[in-house]
Amino acid sequence: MRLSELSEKSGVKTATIKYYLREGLLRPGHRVSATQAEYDESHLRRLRLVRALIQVGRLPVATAREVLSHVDDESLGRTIRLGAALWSLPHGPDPDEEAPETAAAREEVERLLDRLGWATSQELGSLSPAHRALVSSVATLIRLGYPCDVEYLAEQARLMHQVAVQDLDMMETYPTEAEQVETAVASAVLYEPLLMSLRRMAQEEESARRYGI
Amino acid sequence: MRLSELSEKSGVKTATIKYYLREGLLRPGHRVSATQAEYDESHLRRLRLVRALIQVGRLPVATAREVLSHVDDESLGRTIRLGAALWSLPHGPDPDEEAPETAAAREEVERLLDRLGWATSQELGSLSPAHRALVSSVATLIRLGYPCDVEYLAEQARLMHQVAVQDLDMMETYPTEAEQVETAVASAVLYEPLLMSLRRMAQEEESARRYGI
DNA sequence: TCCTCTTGGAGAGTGCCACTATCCAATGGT
DNA sequence: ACCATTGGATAGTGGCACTCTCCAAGAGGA
Repeated sequence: MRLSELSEKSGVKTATIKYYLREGLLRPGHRVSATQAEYDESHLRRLRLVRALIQVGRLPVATAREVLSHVDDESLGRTIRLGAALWSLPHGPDPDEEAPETAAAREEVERLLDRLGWATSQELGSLSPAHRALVSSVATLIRLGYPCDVEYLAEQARLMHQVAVQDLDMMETYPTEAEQVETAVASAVLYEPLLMSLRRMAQEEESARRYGI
Repeated sequence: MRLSELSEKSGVKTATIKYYLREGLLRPGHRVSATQAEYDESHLRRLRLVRALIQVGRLPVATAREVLSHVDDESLGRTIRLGAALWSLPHGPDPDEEAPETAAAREEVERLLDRLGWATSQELGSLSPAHRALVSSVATLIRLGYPCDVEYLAEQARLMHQVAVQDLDMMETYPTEAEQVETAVASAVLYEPLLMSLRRMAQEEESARRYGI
């Protein structure tokens, strides 16, 4: 199909598709002549993924490019490929090492992982962006004076672990490695807002049960 | 304290504080003379909350102002005040009514709520921003061809309900209504990245258990 | 008192970033 | 032959969160 057709099917303006091509988020179509190129279903699928990453996941274009490059990198083993893709996703700001709360937060996270028995996370420590993001979040909460004691966090973490188990189960239903990696990325980016919507609806539901409408 | 002192204690530049004052995110200080104003702890606390909303929660300034106005509105009852504050938080894009997937998504969500027995959410229907955001998320997943069958969603929703129960329990530990509302907002905005960090760490942990490092 | 420094306030400017409008030469369809 | 369309390159746009610059009115030290 032509660029304009790709545009129609995806609902993305041709100018924007050209921009994505320029930015390397989309592979160039197969050049048929000097003035025309042919695009196929894989381009359409990738374009939709790009839109999802950028619009739903709010990824900056440069970050989306990096994530996609890992998704595409067939030379890596699955674990590395998965890790590379997920670790290049945005995770919020890094902890501010200047702030005194950061040290306290780090200790708190340490205690949390200890209690949970998450040995891997402890070993990876601050290598993992998720770990750093967690420290940063906890530091912010401490700074603002909101409680986040280990007991509470541990309970939430156990629930998140159950979520993660389901995520991985779902990922495993895909046969090929490429699809699994893509699913993992989609899961990280697209299911996040979905889960948060569910959380807020659950809050509304529970609030109505407790206090009435 | 003076504006410059407020700036030092909060780590926010004076120019930025002035900007927040202009935008109505921060109440003006108590004018001591024509050229000086006095700020107190409440300003510092509010400033930190503003920074958290904008930097951690990525709220646009205009949205932050709206949220804060509800937090401050003493004339509302708790339930309404809470609802107003939470409903003005960002929830992702509204569903695209043009797209055919949206109708399917709406049905899917309907079935989900039915299975969960969340009567309130069903009644509120598309009034609730969280509900609309969920439809939008599900529509995106359908469009991209990712699975999100009711069974899977229901399981995740039940987990999120457990999260919500803890959220509300924690909110109830605060004595005053103002604090409860502020905590609810903070919970919605600040605990989201925290929970998502926990989810990704749990994914790493579970992934390591299944496939090794 | 006088001189300098700082303050709060207001408007214009900056930098970033995701697009988007404009051109252009080379087709392709009729 | 003729003209709309295509892919490609370049420059421009709009939104937004700051940030710079200026100004008049005190504050503060010698």
